[in-house]
Amino acid sequence: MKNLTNRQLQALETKNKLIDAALLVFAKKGYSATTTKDIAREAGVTDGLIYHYFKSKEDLLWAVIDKHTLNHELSKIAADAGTNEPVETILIRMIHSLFDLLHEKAGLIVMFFGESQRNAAVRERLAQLIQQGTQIFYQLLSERMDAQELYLKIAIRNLLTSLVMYFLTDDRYNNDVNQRKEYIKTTVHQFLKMFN
Amino acid sequence: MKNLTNRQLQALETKNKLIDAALLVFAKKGYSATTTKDIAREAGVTDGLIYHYFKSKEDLLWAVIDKHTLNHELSKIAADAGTNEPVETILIRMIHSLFDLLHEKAGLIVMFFGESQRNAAVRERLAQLIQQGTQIFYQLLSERMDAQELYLKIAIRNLLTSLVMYFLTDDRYNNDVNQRKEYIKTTVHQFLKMFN
Amino acid sequence: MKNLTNRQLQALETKNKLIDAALLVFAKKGYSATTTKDIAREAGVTDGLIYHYFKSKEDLLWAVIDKHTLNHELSKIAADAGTNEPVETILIRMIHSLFDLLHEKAGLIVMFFGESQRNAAVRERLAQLIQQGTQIFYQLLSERMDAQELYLKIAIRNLLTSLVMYFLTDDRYNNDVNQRKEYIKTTVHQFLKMFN
Amino acid sequence: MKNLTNRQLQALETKNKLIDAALLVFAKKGYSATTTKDIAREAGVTDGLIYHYFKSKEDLLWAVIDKHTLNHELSKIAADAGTNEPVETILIRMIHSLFDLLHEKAGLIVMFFGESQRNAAVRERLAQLIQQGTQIFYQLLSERMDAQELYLKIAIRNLLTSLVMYFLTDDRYNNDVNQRKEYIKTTVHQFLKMFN
DNA sequence: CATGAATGAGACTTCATTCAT
DNA sequence: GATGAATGAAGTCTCATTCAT
Repeated sequence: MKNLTNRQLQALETKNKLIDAALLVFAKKGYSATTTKDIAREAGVTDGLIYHYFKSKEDLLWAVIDKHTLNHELSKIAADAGTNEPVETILIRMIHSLFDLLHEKAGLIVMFFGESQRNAAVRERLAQLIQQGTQIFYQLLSERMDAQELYLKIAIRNLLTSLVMYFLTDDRYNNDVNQRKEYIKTTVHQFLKMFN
Repeated sequence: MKNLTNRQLQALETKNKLIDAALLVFAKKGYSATTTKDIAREAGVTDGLIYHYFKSKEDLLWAVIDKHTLNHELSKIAADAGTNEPVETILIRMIHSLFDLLHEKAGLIVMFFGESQRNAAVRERLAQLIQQGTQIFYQLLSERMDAQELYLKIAIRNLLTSLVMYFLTDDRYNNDVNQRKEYIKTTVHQFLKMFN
Repeated sequence: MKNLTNRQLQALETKNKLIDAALLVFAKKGYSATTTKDIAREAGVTDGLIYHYFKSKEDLLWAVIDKHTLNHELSKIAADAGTNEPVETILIRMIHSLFDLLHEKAGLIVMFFGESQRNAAVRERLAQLIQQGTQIFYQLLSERMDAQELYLKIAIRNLLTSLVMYFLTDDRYNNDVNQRKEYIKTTVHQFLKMFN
Repeated sequence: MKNLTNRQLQALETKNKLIDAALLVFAKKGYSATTTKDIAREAGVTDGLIYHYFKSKEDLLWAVIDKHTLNHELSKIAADAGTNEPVETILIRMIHSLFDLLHEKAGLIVMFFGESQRNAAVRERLAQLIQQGTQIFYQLLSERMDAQELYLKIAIRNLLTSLVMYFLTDDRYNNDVNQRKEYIKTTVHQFLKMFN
């Protein structure tokens, strides 16, 4: 797009390095408990540099959140759904993709949960994310299942939150692929029985 | 049981005041972001007194956790279940009781979620709580529904985590009783359809 | 002497217990680094009781110092000197007694040295002690040796300070009786050669 | 040796300023009784800066000790001894140099004594210093006096500790040059008589 | 006489932030 | 753009001291 000088490129790279480092440490220790020094060290830069790119520690938190909207990734999961397969197959594949996404973005997810209780703006984003995920699944399922909108949305919402909770409390600690597979299979089966 | 002098009683009261204050502030701001001064002010005592009763801020966190195990409360919900009614009625009443408990212990719940990501020991407790809740519902439902143990437990676990997530992200902010009622009714309905 | 009631007796005992405990802990950790709690615990009483007997921590320090003047003990060493023996024998016996005293009052000695640098009044007491020791040895030796007063006093003073330093830096850590014996014998021998 | 930028030089200077300030205040008040604020004020910097250079107050104590080993200074005193003069002249000159050193390093000496009773590692250093001083004097005197090694070493050790004690308890408070001169002259005279 | 709960000042230390280089 | 020395406010914790019981 733009033609950036070497210096501008390096600046951009450093900024991204800082955002990524911040996400990592925020997720591990929580926003309050991480120090700017932690972030600088994780990013491999010196303390002061953070303030060259961000107004404050809080500003950096927002940069982290802004960089990782998950919008794109969630849409992509839906797009990969395929069309002519049975709903169960589609759902299972989507949920596996969702777990992959959760694992890839574990830091982000964890941070969202950890910070959402004490930071209203973060909470908004979390609610928005759930809403968005519900919508994506809804669009896909509404034409395939015969159910009222609210009924379907509640079911989807409960499905998604169950999945995220399972990820947060089990799956990310015991990375047992078979157990996850079994869990997903059963959960999808139970989900579909709601619409018989 | 024990014969406490007035002074010992008052000391116990102060200690409890500190634990309650700590829970309140931890829940609001998170462990790291709350200062011992916050806690002391909330409890209406001076800063130093915390350290007369607790070795450290962390020690106080543990006292908070130890005081609020929810063991008793969860069991009580199950005991109130009644026997000769239809499962749906029982479940709905139990879940309403659960929401009451969640509201009453909101601070605790929030703290558990907020701290669990960065404190392994707290995470253990949370996992334990989920496990315990699942068990209580399982005992009640296993004799009423015809399903495999694992199948039933996964369903219950997903149900409970959905409920807690709903509480955390919606219910506690918009205290709309009707919306909650509707949500519970639908959710229970969907849950039961899994066993048709 | 006086007829004390049981309660007064107990009070006296407690007060002494506190003074002894204080000396012990002051010697081990130094005045500044010991807490009143340390002292109370060492004495086996509760925190507040110190202030029933002493105005302040500093006041307790003075009580410690006042209780242990060493006046009496030093005089006794001189009195035990014997009369018709050779000077060397007398000196060696006195110095052995001095070492016994140093060991017995190690805590006090150590405290005097530790505190004297930062507390002028303690320093006075220390200078006084050295002066007193010198005088006691002087009285004994002046009639037995042919030397000028100043010459003799300097010799004695150097002898005594050497002995105390030996005690502080060696003897109290390696309680090797033979090594001490050898050291005293040689030191006395060298001391007496000054007067040939 | 190293090429330091201005900034690095200034940093080094600040660090040294802190170490010197610490020595000064530790000597005056003792380690426990001096506050980090005292040190910062003495060094003319703000409180927090101490922790940019040192991990803790204790760490600063060690930096103080490490910076002032006295190794070099003690050796220099021996080197200045001269060769063809009578022992008495040499000794007197050395001891005057030693007193100059003691005065110059009074803070350090005082701190060593004050802290050595409650800090084993400091005590080690003190013992080492005495040992080292003894050795330096021994090398010089062993070829000039006819005496057994142990006999000579005990004499030297007692001489040195006497001198230090004289410095600590008298000389540094009444800075009377004549009195010191007289004391040294007599003490050296007495020392040499041990080898007649 | 004895207890130990309570206070409040102040200790050590951390940390977000600034700024000269 | 990058460094890291420096600041100062604030945090956790300690401790001499008081006082109601």
